[in-house]
Amino acid sequence: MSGNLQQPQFASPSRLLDQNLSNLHKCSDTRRLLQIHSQIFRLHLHTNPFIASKLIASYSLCLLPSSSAAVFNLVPDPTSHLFNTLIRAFAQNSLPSLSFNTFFRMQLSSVKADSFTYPFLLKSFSSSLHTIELIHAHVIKLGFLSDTFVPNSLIDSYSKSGENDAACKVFDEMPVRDLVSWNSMVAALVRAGEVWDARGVFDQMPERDTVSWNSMLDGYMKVGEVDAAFDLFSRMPVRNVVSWSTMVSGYCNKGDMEMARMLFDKMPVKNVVPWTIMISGYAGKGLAKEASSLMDQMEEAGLELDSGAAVSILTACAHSDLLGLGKRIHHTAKRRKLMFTTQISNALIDMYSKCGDLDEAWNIFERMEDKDLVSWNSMVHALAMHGYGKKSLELFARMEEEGIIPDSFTFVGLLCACTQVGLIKQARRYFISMQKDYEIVPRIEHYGCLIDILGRGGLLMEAYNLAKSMPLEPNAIIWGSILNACRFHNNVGIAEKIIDELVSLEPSDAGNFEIISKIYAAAGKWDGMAKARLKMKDFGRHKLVGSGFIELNDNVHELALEDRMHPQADRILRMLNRLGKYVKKLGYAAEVR
DNA sequence: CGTGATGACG
Repeated sequence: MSGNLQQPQFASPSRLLDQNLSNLHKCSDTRRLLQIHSQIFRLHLHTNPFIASKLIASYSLCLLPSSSAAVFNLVPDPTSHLFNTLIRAFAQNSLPSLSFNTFFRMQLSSVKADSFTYPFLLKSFSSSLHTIELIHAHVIKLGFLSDTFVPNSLIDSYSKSGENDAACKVFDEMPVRDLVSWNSMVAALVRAGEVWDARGVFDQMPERDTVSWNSMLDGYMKVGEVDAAFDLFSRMPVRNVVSWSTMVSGYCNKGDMEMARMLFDKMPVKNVVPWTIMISGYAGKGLAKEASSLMDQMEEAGLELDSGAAVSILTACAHSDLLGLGKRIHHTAKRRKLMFTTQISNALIDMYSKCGDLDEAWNIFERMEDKDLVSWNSMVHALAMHGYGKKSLELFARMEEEGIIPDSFTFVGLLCACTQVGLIKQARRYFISMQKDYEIVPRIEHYGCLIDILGRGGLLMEAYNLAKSMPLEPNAIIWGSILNACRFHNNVGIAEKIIDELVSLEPSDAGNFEIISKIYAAAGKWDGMAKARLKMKDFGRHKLVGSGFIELNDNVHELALEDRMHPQADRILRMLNRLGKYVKKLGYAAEVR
């Protein structure tokens, strides 16, 4: 009590505000931040560089970088620390040009850049190799390479833009290295898939911390060396949440859900990340019941969905047609008042589209304020895949009007749209235009689309020749689409040319043999058909029936051709018959088998 | 420096 009386009275609100601001560093509570800011303003504390820098960082965390800039502009003589904070704020919100602007302002006001400035700049330009090299040259001149702080960031930046040689060079030329330098190098090699080189560096390290071990775990998991990862995991001295999560993730990716779940259950501490990994793992395998039951348990454990979890689980739902779980994530995100970032909205568009609800995908797309290229591409593709080829092309026209530059993904969507409407000429035009007007080198997906369109249009020879002459090695999808076209157009000659290629790529795919045998049958070549049938028996007996999955109330039902195993088979077949009559009335001609 | 993270050919 007596101590408090000694304190001048005006000091206490300042300290209180400072403390409140520090508490905001961990979470992004925008309302609270605005309250604190207005108090600071009333007390004229906003020119205090320490308070201003905390405000800038907090606004950045709330995804309000323009407010960060506003705070900065009210400080009369910004320190280098304040400049750095603003540069980092722009970097965090992916505004590289503003980061660089701030850097220039810093130089104009003759405030010296320090070893914190360049790492933030590098983070901002992690995708622009040219700028990284520019910054590199700049820091060499200023002598920032004698310390570890800047070169460590350089290693990371180079590695993340795929330039591991440059990263290695920086590492080799460092006069002193700290633990982070070594860890960055191991992480760089792991990122490039060079696990054995990474292991070499790991073994040479003078000391290792949990991060070093975790990088190696991830490396072994990424190249499928699950046992080596497990061996390392069991031998490492200290395991943290990340170590356990890396293992769970590795087993999920490998498809070993039992092992993943066992480790998950054994984890001493869990945050939202391992829950996300496990839920997405189940969802990605179509295990809707397990996934949503884990969602329940996560909520019971008091952990809440964050944006990373939403994006990750939605993506898994899109992959496995889990509309129910996808909707649940959507509603939970709404209830939690999560920021609907562009990335989350995009994941929602894709999930709704892939799960069949085109209307909802369109609603989200139209309501988005800041659509990016991914949003447009997803919607162009969604319309095409749902049969609205013309609408898809119209959307592309709107995209061009708004000045969005299309990329490689856009043209895959457009070519799919052409397939839906049968626009062979238009597809050829797009294929040429993407190379000439946008300097996009066609990928296997583009060739796949074009070859598919040609084949469906009956131009089998052209499709075959394109597959043979294209600069990329044709894959099973390409040969399969030509084979399918051969079936529709009863062309045995070309089918025979590609059978061996296809079988060598997908030797156990019974679907291929089925198509082949149908082609022979249609042409009356019974010996060829017999041979194909024989191969079918040898290989994929289990895949012989075409089956489909459907998710209803968290249960996944499997239905197969001529299959009456389902408990409600009779009701389902009655409904199918009614639907069949209904679509015929609407003018749909079923494919004749 | 290490774990989950939006869009592509049948």
